[in-house]
Amino acid sequence: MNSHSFISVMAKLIDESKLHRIKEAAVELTVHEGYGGASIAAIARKAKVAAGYLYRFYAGKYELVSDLLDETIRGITGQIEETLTHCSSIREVIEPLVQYFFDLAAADPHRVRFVYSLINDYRFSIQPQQLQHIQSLCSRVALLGRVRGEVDAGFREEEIYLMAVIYPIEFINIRFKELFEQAPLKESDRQRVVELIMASLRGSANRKDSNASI
Amino acid sequence: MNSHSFISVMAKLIDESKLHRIKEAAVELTVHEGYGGASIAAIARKAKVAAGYLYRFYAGKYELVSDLLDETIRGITGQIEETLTHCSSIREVIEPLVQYFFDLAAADPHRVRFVYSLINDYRFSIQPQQLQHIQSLCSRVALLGRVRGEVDAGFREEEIYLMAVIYPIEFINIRFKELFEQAPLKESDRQRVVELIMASLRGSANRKDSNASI
Amino acid sequence: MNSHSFISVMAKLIDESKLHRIKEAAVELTVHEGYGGASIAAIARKAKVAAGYLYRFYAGKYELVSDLLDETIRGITGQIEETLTHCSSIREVIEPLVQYFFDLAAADPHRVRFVYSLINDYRFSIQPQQLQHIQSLCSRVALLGRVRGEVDAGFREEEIYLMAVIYPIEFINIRFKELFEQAPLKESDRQRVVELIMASLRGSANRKDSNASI
Amino acid sequence: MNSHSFISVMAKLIDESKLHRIKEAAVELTVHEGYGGASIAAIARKAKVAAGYLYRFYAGKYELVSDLLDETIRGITGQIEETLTHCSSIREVIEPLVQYFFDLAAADPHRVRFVYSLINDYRFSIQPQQLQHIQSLCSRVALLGRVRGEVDAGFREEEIYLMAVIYPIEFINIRFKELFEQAPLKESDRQRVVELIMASLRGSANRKDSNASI
DNA sequence: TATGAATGAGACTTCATTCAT
DNA sequence: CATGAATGAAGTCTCATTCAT
Repeated sequence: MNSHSFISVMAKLIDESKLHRIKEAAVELTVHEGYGGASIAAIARKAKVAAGYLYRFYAGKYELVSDLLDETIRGITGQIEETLTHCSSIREVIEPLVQYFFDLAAADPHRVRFVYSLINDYRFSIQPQQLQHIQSLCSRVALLGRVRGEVDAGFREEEIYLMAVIYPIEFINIRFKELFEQAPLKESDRQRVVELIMASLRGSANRKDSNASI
Repeated sequence: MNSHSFISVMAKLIDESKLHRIKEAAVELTVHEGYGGASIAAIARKAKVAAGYLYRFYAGKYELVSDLLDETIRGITGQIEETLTHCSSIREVIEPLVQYFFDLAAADPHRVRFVYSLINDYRFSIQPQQLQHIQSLCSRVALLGRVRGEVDAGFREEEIYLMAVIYPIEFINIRFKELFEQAPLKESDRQRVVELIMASLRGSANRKDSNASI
Repeated sequence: MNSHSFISVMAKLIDESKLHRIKEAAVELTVHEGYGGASIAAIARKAKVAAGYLYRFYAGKYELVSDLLDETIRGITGQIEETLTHCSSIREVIEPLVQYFFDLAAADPHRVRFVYSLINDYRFSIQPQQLQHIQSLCSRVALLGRVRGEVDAGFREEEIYLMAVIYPIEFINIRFKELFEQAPLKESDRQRVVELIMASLRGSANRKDSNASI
Repeated sequence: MNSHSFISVMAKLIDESKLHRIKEAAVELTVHEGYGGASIAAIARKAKVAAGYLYRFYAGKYELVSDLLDETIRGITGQIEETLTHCSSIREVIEPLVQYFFDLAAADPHRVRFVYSLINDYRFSIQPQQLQHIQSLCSRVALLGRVRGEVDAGFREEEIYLMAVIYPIEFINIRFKELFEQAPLKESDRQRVVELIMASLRGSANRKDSNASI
């Protein structure tokens, strides 16, 4: 390998590192300042690129943030998709999914904050394609639960979505915010999250009995 | 009562009606356009007041929105507070609280959307005083649960918060977004929400058994 | 009249004077810097108003300039329209029209420069409504000429337009540019312009003879 | 001829073909988007060269466009120059000049549009040297006319310029714009243009008589 | 030589806020 | 008290130009 191709490779690496820095900066600033508050100038400054440079990759600020949200959601759905191919109970889906969120929180805490802060924003609706994917995944999980008797017949996909996807994200962020506890995320927290999710779904299945018992 | 005070009273009524319109407009526009997208001009136009008038009540846009969020949260905590004074089980707290959210969703859907869209925003943190109140309420609910055996010893306040407060808000808004179902909120939905919350808390208490059963 | 209404009137006057200043500045800068070169900031600075202020009157820069061009063209067509109602020969139309251009050149030279510099711009096409008006006016002038034998049957409206409207504008601007003469516009220039226009139209009518004679 | 000079020649040919494409693209885009709207990036893209390559030939965008305008005007003056060397009447100058414009309109319509759209722009003044040339040419044409009695003593060079140069350009572009007629340029149009120009100049000479006749 | 990634000045535009009326 | 005209800072985005490759 001569110096020319070495430098070429370096140039490519530098270039990709710029895009990566832009994404990181956008994620971080969106979390702290909100979508409106995270200015292109500030993002570029933090990413150490020229302000106009990010328009090479994105048509505008909305597309940038939207794409990052999409990317993050694709990561989540991808994880579920993968798990679903070789598991035979809801727990086998929930367990690695929660693990995934906790791993992400450890490796890239800003990402978890990012998805948390935008997932409720009426301006950033999930892409139709992504949404369909999520719906289908939730259906498959629900089906799994019904077959195994983990959830009852009246069970709804939206409950899977809220408990399996939204709950872990909310839990992690409440911790980040230190609203109730200042402790960092621990293995025992992960277990608790899994159990609470499982209980919410299981309990639903045994509703009548549980009503009686309480 | 002289004419002067009569005029004063009338003026106050007019003021309050205007203030009410400002709040309504701010809530609605913040939901649809986001905090940054909801301009003072648009809010004032919708409220049929002059843009400058708004500054008689609020120091700025942030204070306006912040105050509205606070007001909404105060409504929720107030409801819990009130309920807690005369109840002896978690279910007796959860049931009216969920009822409260469903009633609010019917009477003032924009409010539920509003709190939903800002509660995850890192810029609008709950006021320290409010936070303390929420923490103390959650503690009291948790205590109630522990005494009654509805929740186990390892139970945490943040779980109460997430399930009793966040979950209903999320559920209602997922419905508003029609992500999974297009059906309007019904009584049966309310019951399901209550049961799921109860199950999540109860199940947690019976964790070991449940593990065995699944 | 009390001081309040006096001040109100003054306020209105000031306001209109601002719009007037914006227009003047836009006209002047567009002439000197071109459409692209005349920045909103520069226009506002020259007009002594805030940069954002002109968006109260115009949706954007294009609309501002477009509107000014329209306004100017409307002035010209209005003049022709008015004249046409009470005249019985082409000369009776041309004479006051050229007078109009010379008067405008004296009173508001920038306007004549402005229309000159934009009338050839493919981005600023004459409004359909205006165009139709011009076409109909040219038709009426042509008809007048045919009836009086001032122009022959093969005569075209575009020739009227080019000679009666474009030629005076071009003439005046060539003088402004001092391409050939440094002298200011004089009465004799006006007469020459009228005669040249008349000759071009008349000659056209006598084409066959003229060919022979030259 | 050694291989080195062969390569040099080839390189030069490639260069010139690229330069030609750059010019064509610049002309075309300037017409459609205006000077400000025609971006270097767009010009380079259309010419299939890199944006930076263009700077090998021109110091900047202004110089590029300015040079193209100059080149076009040089073409016109060159034509007049050439004709003037062997002709003895104004008509003998006008006829081939108009032919030249019509030929150009057929062969390279964008060029005619280009010169039309920039010739009135106060930012692109004709180069002093070019201007002097035009003035001298107009003088010679005027002299020719006076000698032959085609124009009267009061005749001015600016009138030659306006009628012989500007009028044909305006006529052709009005047709391109389809302001009055949708028909393509025909031989009969060329003849009409010649006659109208001749009439305008001749008529001027016979002014007093014409006044009488109308 | 030719490229096009990268820059950054500057364009247009919006909008929270002020204040004279 | 209530208005809304006016401000101007700050935002998004474009694009001429440079320069390492």
